[in-house]
Amino acid sequence: MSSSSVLVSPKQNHLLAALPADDYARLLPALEPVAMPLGWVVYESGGRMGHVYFPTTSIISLLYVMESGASAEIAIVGDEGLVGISLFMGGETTPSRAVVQSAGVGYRLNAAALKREFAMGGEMQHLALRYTQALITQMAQTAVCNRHHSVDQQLCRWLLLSMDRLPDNQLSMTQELIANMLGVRREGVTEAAGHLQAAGIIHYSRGHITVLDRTRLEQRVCECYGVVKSEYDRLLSYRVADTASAIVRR
Amino acid sequence: MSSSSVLVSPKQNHLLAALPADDYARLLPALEPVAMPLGWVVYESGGRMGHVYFPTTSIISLLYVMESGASAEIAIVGDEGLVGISLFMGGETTPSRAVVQSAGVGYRLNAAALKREFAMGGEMQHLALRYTQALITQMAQTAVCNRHHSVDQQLCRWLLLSMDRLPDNQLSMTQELIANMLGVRREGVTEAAGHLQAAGIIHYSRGHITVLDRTRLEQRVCECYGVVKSEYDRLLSYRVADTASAIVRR
DNA sequence: CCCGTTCTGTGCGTCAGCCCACATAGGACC
DNA sequence: GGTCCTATGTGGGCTGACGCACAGAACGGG
Repeated sequence: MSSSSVLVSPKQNHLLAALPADDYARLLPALEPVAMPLGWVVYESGGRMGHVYFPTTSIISLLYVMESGASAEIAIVGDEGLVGISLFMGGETTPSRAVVQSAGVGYRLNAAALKREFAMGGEMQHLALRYTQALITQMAQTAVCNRHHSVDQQLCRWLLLSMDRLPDNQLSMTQELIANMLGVRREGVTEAAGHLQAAGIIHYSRGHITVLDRTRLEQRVCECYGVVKSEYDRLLSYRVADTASAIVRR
Repeated sequence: MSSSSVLVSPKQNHLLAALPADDYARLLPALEPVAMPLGWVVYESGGRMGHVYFPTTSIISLLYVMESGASAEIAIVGDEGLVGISLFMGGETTPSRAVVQSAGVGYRLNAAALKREFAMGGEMQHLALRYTQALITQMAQTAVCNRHHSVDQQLCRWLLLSMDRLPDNQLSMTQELIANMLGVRREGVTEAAGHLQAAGIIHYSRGHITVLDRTRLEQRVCECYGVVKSEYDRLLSYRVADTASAIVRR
C-alpha cells in the first residue's frame, strides 16, 4: 500500500518541474529523496528546520495544535508545493506543525542551498513566492470556511483538496484523523461521511476512502474550494519553464 | 475626530522606519501621503492594485466577502505592516478585500517602485517577507480561532489586535461593523461587549469603544492572541536598522 | 424641540455541533 | 474460530450561536 519504494523524479513536484533547466541542474545534486511515512512530523511548532520538502507522491497537512490538545488544519500541501516556507520568508520557524497525511515520497533541499538559490532572485524565488501567495489564499479561505460552513461542506472541501493532490481517487485515513484535521468531533465526520456514502458519492471502510463521483462532490462543496482552486491555477500555471520570468495571465 | 490632517512621518510606519538610511532615502521621493477615511476600500477582491500602502495612523482589515454577502476578517494591518503583499509576492491580486477599519493616514508607494526595490534583494525584501510571514501567522490563527473559540473570546482577540495598532485606547466602530469583521451576528457582539462592559473592562456607546482595563482583557482572550503577538514581536523586532541583514533572536 | 435615523438591548424559537456513553462490526492475531 | 482491538454507528441531553422581531435610546438636522 505504501508507495515509498516507488522511484519518482523530482520533476513530479510541480515547483521543481517549473524551474528553468540550468536552475534545476544547479539544485539537482542537493536534492535528496525522502520517504514520508504516514504521521511523520516534518517539523514541529517552533522547531528549526534543516530542509524544505518538495512532496511528489505524499500529502502534508499544516496544522496548529492548541494548548487543550485540539487541533485545526491550516493548509494542505502536495506535489504542487513545498513545506517549509519560513526558511525563505526569513522567520526560520512557525507556530504550526507539519504532518504527513498521506504516505509517499518527496525530495528535500537543505536550508543553505535553498537560501542561496532564493537569494539569486531567479525563477526559484518567483515560484516560491507565488506558491506562498497561493498558500496564503488557502489559509484565508480555511478561516472563512471555519466560520461559515457546515461540517458536511467542509468535509467536501477537504476531500477535494486532498484528491487534487493524489494520483488516484483513494485515500487512507480514518474518520478520527479527518476530524483532527477539520477540528471537529469524530462523530461529526461519521455523520457527514455517512451522508456522502448514502448518496453514493464516496465509499469508505475502516480507514479507506474512495471518491466514486467527483462531480457530485463538487456540487456539494462550498465556494471556498473553488476560490482556492482557481487561485492555485492562476498563480501556478507555469508557462514554458525556461522563460526567465513568469507573466500573469487572466 | 479624524486625524487625517495630522502630519506624520513615513517613519511612523515600522517597516519604513526599519529601512537602512540609503534604502529609505531612495524610496522617500516615491512615498506619497494618503488619507485613509473610514470604510474606504483600498483594494477590491480580484482587482489590480497600483500601490502598496504603509499605514501610519490607520488600521486596515483584510476580509473575504462571500457570495451570500456574509463576510469574515482574515487579518488586520496597522502601522506595523503594509497592505498589498500580492504585488511583491507576484500574484498582483488576491481574492480578498481591504477596507479601512479605523480612519487615519498612511503612505503609498507605486507598484513599479516597490518591485524595483524588492528585486534589489536588500533590506526591503527581507522586511517585506518577514512581515508577510507574520501576516500568515495571523491568518492561520484566525482560522483556528474561528473553529474553536467563542464570540466572547474572539471579540477580546479582535480588540487587542486593534488596540495594538492604535495610538490610544479608543476605537470608533459600531457593533454592526465588528460583527461583519468577526463574521458573527450583530446581537452576538452586543452580548459579548455587554459582558466586557459589565465587568468594567471596556466602555462603549454608539460606535465608540474605550478599553478601560487592558490587563483583564488579556486575561479573557484565547491563546490565539498571544501566538500572533509573539510571532509579530519575534519576526519584526528590528535591530539597528542600518545593519545589512536581520538576525533572528530567540 | 421634534422627528427620523442609527445604534443598542432583549426575548423568543430553532438548530448544528458538542459531550458522553455505548452498540456494532470488520480485521488482525493467535 | 475465538478474542481483542480499532473503526464506525447511534442516541440523548446540552449549549452557543443563529434568525427574526421589536423595543428603547442616543444623536442630529431642520
